[in-house]
Amino acid sequence: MTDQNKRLATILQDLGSMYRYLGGENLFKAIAYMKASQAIKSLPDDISLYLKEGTVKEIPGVGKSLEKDIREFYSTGSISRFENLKKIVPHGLIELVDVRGFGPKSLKRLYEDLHVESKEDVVKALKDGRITKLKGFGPRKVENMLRGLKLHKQLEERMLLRDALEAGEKLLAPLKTLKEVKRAELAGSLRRRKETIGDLDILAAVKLKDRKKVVKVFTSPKLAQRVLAKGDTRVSILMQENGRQADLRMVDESEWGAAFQYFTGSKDHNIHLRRLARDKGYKISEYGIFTARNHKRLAGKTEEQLYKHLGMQYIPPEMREDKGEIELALKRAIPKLVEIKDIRGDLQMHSDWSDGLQTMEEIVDFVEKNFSYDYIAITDHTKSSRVARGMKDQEFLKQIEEVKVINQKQGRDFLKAGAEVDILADGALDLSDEILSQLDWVVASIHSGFSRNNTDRLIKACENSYVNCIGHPTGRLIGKREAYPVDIAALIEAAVGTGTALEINGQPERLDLKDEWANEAREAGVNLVISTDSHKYNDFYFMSLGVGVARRAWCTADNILNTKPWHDIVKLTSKGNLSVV
DNA sequence: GCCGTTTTCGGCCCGACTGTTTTCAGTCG
Repeated sequence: MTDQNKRLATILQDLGSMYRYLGGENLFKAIAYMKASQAIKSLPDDISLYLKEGTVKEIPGVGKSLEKDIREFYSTGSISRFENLKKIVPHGLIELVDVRGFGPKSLKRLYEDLHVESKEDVVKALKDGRITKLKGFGPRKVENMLRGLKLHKQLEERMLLRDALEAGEKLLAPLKTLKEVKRAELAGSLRRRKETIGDLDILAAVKLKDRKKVVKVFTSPKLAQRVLAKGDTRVSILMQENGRQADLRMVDESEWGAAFQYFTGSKDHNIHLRRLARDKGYKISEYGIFTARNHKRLAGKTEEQLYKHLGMQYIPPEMREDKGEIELALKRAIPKLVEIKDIRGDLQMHSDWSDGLQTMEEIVDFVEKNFSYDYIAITDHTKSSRVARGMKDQEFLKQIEEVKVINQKQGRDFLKAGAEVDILADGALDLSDEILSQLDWVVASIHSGFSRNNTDRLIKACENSYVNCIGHPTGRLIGKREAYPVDIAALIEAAVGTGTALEINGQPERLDLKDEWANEAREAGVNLVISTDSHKYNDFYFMSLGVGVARRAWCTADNILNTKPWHDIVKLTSKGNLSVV
């Protein structure tokens, strides 16, 4: 996403939140602005291009009024509608509209009765008991607000992996253009693909005499909003992009491997390695591997060398958590982890038949242009998911026909007709058997009843003979919603027993199953599917985030269903021999 | 504010759940 698109999308998003705060008739404006914000985020090109070509109104969700807003933003950098609303809406409270436990009405009460104007004010009022005294704010409500704030805070302290990758690339790109920089990479937890990231770590190979110039670029106002520390080996800044801390470490090219290993971590992994090295009479530091006795340097230029000197296989960054990978590497039993190039198709996505932004044909064109997949499955929502414009049964019949037409035009069965079927309260599916039986791919997901224990519902869905896969199995949204209560071990057992696949959902906020559950599922022999759950063009790139989770779960290509040809997938998830429940 | 092969006006985000009430307002998905 370009910087300009990002700024515009943020303003539109804020406008949406402000209209939500105002409520009443404005609610529909709120929806319109949120939708437009999403659409801007998914644009492949900078908004200026659309303005130049006069195609702004072709962006879904952008009409006459939004076109005007966008023009104004382009020429002045802001939108007068936004500036005016700021005068009547407490802008400092807007970020809380989407926090669990709050909502427009509650915020309005807090603003009007307690005159709070910021999140900090709200926290203070919660602590000193002023909120508890308000009519309608009982202990459970207050407890929910506190929990919501806690989740929200988590996200403030840590970035989502996707956001961290984006921010990291923005720092990395200008460094890489410098001829003084021999090599530069993202290290730390980002390289290990953890689901959330605290600080960014960047490693660069630069000669001592050239470092001043590199520091100058890294600390320039374009990249840094504040410089925290500045030396010859380390520079810390708060990023212009998002105010988070980023550390640049500079080493000599000859030290690259040792430093890259050291700054990638994890801490536990490194401690274990150092202990191992000491036992063997070596010493490891960020500068290399040395003999303990006379401090003779043995290696350090590449990571591979370093691991080799310790008598072990190279360990992929995603595995470096000291969870048994070192023992495996010593036995030369590190699995060949799944890679993005192994993926042959995407098995959850939404078109404009439900809550996606693009038509099925547009999706097919986009995917063919940008990915080398063999198949994709359209999985629109069913009728219970009203918010997601879930489709009635009859519409699925029409959609199945259109899928056929598109495939005919293509001359191949690229597009699979599917559904993301709601699992109802009693575990039954929200789509008739008549239609389920005509679909190529059925993902079953829970979209309601998040507070109850959902194990039974999920197991019943696994036992349904039409269900191929359980979508986002725990329902969590990082920093927004905890996973619903579910006995994962029991779900995994049911998945193995019935031949139902479990999904690793690649949406940045979901990454669900998360790494440790995916690992347990893999060990139990579950077939995993990595999906993007795309709702718009750019979402298709979330596949790499899902692959990151799978690699953290030690998955090989063989563990992942969508690395296989379609006929194998059908074979592995068909339940012909299962007694229909 | 957007949208349209049921509509250029009147839909759209409604039903379930939760928490605080004592009949329902607000939130959630």
